[in-house]
Amino acid sequence: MKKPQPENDRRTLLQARDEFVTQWGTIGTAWGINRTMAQVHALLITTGHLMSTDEIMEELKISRGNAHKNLRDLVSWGLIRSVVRKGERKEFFEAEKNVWKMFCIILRERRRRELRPAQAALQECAARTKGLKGAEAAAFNKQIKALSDFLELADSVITKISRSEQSSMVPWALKFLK
Amino acid sequence: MKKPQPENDRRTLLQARDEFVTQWGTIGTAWGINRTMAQVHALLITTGHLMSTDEIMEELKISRGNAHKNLRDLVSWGLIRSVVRKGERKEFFEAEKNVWKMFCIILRERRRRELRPAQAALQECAARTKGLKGAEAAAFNKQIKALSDFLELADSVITKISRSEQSSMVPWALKFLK
DNA sequence: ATCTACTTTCAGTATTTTCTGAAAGTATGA
DNA sequence: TCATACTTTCAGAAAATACTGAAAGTAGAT
Repeated sequence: MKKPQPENDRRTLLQARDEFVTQWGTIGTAWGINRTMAQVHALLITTGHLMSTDEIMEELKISRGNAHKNLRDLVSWGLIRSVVRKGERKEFFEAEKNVWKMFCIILRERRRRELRPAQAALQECAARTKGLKGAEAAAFNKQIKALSDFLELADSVITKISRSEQSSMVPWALKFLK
Repeated sequence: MKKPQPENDRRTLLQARDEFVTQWGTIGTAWGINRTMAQVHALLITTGHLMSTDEIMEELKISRGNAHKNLRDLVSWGLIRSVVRKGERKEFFEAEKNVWKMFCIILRERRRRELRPAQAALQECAARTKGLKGAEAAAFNKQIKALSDFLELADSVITKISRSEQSSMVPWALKFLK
């Protein structure tokens, strides 16, 4: 007994979304991002409607505490925002769906959370060994300096990119590739 | 009773190296890299001489199994290589110290290990929902397509950069910043 | 063939990270 | 003021990850 076409299509869609949520979770893990956070994000960028905490708990089969924490983390990254519908107490969430904007947000946050602490640590090490005598000390200082200078350059480039518009960067990237 | 200058300097150097090793370990963790692997790497890039497994175990106070595993992982990334000194059975290790080369190695490996699986997963999701009827399905497919296209562009850019010479990229970056 | 000087493996353990679920907290409105 | 409808917190449990140390494996030298 064959099901009607629209019903089959709907099932395929739901399965594909599930697949995407799962995969995005795995990918997130490889990128050092908590699996659930990546899954919640995946769910929100591929869902047409606003979602409540309860709906997310239900979809992903996770506890309230877990849903809550990861929603807060996503908000703090700026990847999703909370919306209050008038007349309702419940909080709803929606994701930034523009891929370029998502990318810029992630660049900025990773820069802030990972690159800048690294720079600070390197500069501290460089400063400490600045005037030390001996070939070994000089070599150490030089190596740290090279790392530090590189990170600084990378930082500037990332900052500039994350402030650019998609409309200026994408054509540029295409030109760069030629 | 004041110690002679060179002795003080030596102590400062060793402390700074320790500090660097610790910090690099923490930074590695933030980047999704195992702490010990980052520490072993830090040790090898800031040490003038070849190091044996035993010396690394001693410096970092880690077990043989742990040292072994992380050295192998670093070799598989291409960040360090093993050297056999003639006349000796023991294996020694040295790191790639050129910062640009290190950067390219990391780009290439992360592309291979993280970006490509992500691309494959997205393409699969896009293909599955290609011809589906309904506005929701169309929106889903469009969003996945946008992500997929973006990753593909990023992949190309990363590939190109990781194949470039420092001598061509660094001046270019400086120009880009202006 | 055996010894020696190593490297490799892996079962069990420790540590870190993440998750649950229930209790506590807060704001609205009757 | 109290009830309701939520959000937030957090101690303990579970899961994932990393580490140890000892035993097994390997290869050159005698």
